[in-house]
Amino acid sequence: MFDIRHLRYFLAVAEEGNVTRAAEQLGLQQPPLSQQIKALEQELDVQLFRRKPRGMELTDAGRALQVDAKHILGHMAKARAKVERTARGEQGNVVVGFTSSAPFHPFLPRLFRLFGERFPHVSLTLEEHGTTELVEGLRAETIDAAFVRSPVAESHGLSVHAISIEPMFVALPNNHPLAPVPGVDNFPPLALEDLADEPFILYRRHTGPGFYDLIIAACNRAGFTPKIAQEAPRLISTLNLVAAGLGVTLAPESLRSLQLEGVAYRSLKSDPGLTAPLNLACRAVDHSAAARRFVEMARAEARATKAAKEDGGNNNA
Amino acid sequence: MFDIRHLRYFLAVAEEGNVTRAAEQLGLQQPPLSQQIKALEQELDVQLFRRKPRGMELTDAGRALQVDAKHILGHMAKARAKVERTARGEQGNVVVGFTSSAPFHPFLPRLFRLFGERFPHVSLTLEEHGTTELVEGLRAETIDAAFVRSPVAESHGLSVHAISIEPMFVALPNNHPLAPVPGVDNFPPLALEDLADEPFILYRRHTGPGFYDLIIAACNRAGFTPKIAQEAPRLISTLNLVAAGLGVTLAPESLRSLQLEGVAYRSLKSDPGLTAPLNLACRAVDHSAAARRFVEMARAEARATKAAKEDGGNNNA
DNA sequence: ACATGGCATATAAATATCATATGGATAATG
DNA sequence: CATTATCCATATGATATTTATATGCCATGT
Repeated sequence: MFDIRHLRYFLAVAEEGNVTRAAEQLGLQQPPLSQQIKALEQELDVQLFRRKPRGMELTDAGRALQVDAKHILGHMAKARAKVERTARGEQGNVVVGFTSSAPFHPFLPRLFRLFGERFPHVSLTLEEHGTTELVEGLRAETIDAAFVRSPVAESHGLSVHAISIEPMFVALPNNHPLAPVPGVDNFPPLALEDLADEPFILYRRHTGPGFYDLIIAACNRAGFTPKIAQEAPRLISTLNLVAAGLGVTLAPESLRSLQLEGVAYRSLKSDPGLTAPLNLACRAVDHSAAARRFVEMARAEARATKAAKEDGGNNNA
Repeated sequence: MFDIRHLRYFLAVAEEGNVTRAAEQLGLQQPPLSQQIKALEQELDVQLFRRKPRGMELTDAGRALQVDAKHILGHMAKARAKVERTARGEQGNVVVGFTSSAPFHPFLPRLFRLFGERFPHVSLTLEEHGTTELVEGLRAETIDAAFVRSPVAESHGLSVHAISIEPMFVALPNNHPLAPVPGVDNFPPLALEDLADEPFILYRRHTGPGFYDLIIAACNRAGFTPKIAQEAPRLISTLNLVAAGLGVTLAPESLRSLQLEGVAYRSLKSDPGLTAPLNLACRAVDHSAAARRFVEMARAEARATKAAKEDGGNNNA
C-alpha cells in the first residue's frame, strides 16, 4: 500500500512539473524524491509521469491520481481537525435526558439555546424519561447528562449539580372553595395544613420517587397524612386531573406558566423543606468532552442565574 | 503527518477492541501495534482509546476518526482502481476530431457506439474542424485522433490509418441536362470528361487541400481543367450550392445518403485515382491509453468492415 | 563544442518499523 | 485470598525504509 507521503510528494511534483523544485519545496533533496515517485509508480504499476528533458509531465493516469490525491489529502486534514475538535468538546453529540416536568423550567430552553450558539458543531439529543430510567441511562452511558427533580444519590459514580430550587405552589380545581376568584388579586399564600382534608393527586412514586416523598414528608411535618386520590404518570397529568376536579396537587413554580383550563393556582407559605430542586446529574468520570462542556456550561449558567436573582432581590448588597 | 498504515492499524484495533487480536489480524505482533497506536495518538495529540482491563475502547474522538478513516481508506482504494483503469485505457477521455464530411460516413457513428459499449468509463469529445486545424490539434495534443478525408502526411510524428475508400459520385442540379429523370432507374455512370464544360463547386482548398487537389488532378487526367465556379467552406455547403444551380460537384459515396432538395446524383465511371479516402490520424507516440484503445478499435473495425465487404462482393473466395 | 538544466543511480547514514522478551495491572477462578 | 489468565506497555536489538551526498547521463541551447 502506498501512503500519504507518496501522495504529498506526487502532488508536489505534479504541480511543479519539476522534481528539483518540488524537492526544494518539500524540504528534501532531489534524488530521494525521484526515488519515491518511482516507488509509487511501481507500487501502482502505472506510469504517472512522462520524463521530458525539461521536466516531468503528467500522464493521463497521473492526472487521474492528481484529482484524488488532492481530495484524499484534504479529507485527511479535515479528519484531523474533526478529531481535534471532538477531543476539545467542540464537536460531537450530547444526550440530555430530563423528567417530564423539567422542560417547563425556563433554564432548560435557555441553556439549550446558549449551548447551541457556543458549540455549533455539537448536537444535542433530548430524551424524556422517568428518573429511574434516566439514572439507568447514565450508568449504561446511553445518556450523558440528565435533569432530574429529585436529589439523586451522588454515590455509584454519579455526580449531581444543583441548578435551581423552586418554591412549590398549590393547584386547585377552578370551582374549589380555596381557589382564588378570577379578577381579584392578592390572595394570601395558603398554609399546607389548609389542604389536610383534600384528596391529593401525586406524581407516580415509582416513576420519580423524589417528588412523591417530598410532598408526603412536608404534609407529615404540617401534621397530617395526605389522602392520595390518584397517581399520575407525568407531572403535567396531575394538573390535568386537577382540572377534572379529582383533587389538588403541588407543583414547582415553573409549571405555573402553563395556564390550564379549569385549574387555579395559589402560592404556598414557604416551607424550607418543601421545594422543588432542579438538578443535573452526570457520570462522575467517563464523560465525553462534549458532555463535559455541556455540564460546565449548565453549572456556570446556574451560578449566573442564581447570582442575578440574589442581586435582583437585594440590589444594594 | 500520519499515514495510511496508521489508519489501517487504528481501524483494526477500533473494530476488534483488542490490540492482540487486531495485531494477529494485521499479521504482526502486539507490541509494535501498541506503539503505532500510541504514535498516532501523540501525532494527533488526542486520546483515541480508553485502556480498559478487557481491551481498548474508543473515545468520542476515536469514534470520530473511525468514520473518516474508513472513508479515506475506501477513497484510496478507489483512487488506485481509477488510476489503473486509466492506465489500461478503460477510463478517461478521448478527443476525436473530424472534418465536416466525415460524420456522414456510417463508420463513425458505428464506431462511437461500439466504443461507448466496450469502454463505458471513457468519454468521447467530438470536435469538427478543418483538416489544417485538426493536424494542428493533433500536434498540440488538444486532439487525440482525427478523421480526415485527405492523405495527411505521415511525417512529423503523425501516423495515419486508412479506414475506408469510397468512390465519388456527381451531384448535379435537378434540372441539369445530365441529371437522371426521376422515376427512371439505371442511368449509366457518367464519365468525368462529360463534365468538362460544367462549372465546378469545390470544397475550399485552404480548409482541406486533399479533396480539392484530388479532383483537380482527376480532371487533368481526364483531359480538361475544371472551371471553378465557387468554393464552399464545408463539404455539405457544396451540395447546397449545387441545389441552387450554381454548378456541379463531386462528393464521396457516403454523402449520397442525404437527399437534398434540388440535387440529383449520378455515379461516376470508376477512376482509381478519384476516390475519397477516410483516414484516421493520430500522434505516432505520446497518446493516452484511452486514445490508443480508440485507434485500435477503429483499425480493427475498419479491417472487419473491409473483410465483410470483400466477402460480400466475392462470396466464394 | 560546451555549458546548463534536470532526472537517474549508487552508496552510506539516519530513521522508522518490527519481533522478542518481559513487566505490570486488572479481572476471573479455585 | 491467592492464583491464573488476559491484555496492554516498555525495553532492546534487528530489519527495512527513507534520506543525503556524490556522480553519471541525456537533451537542449548557445
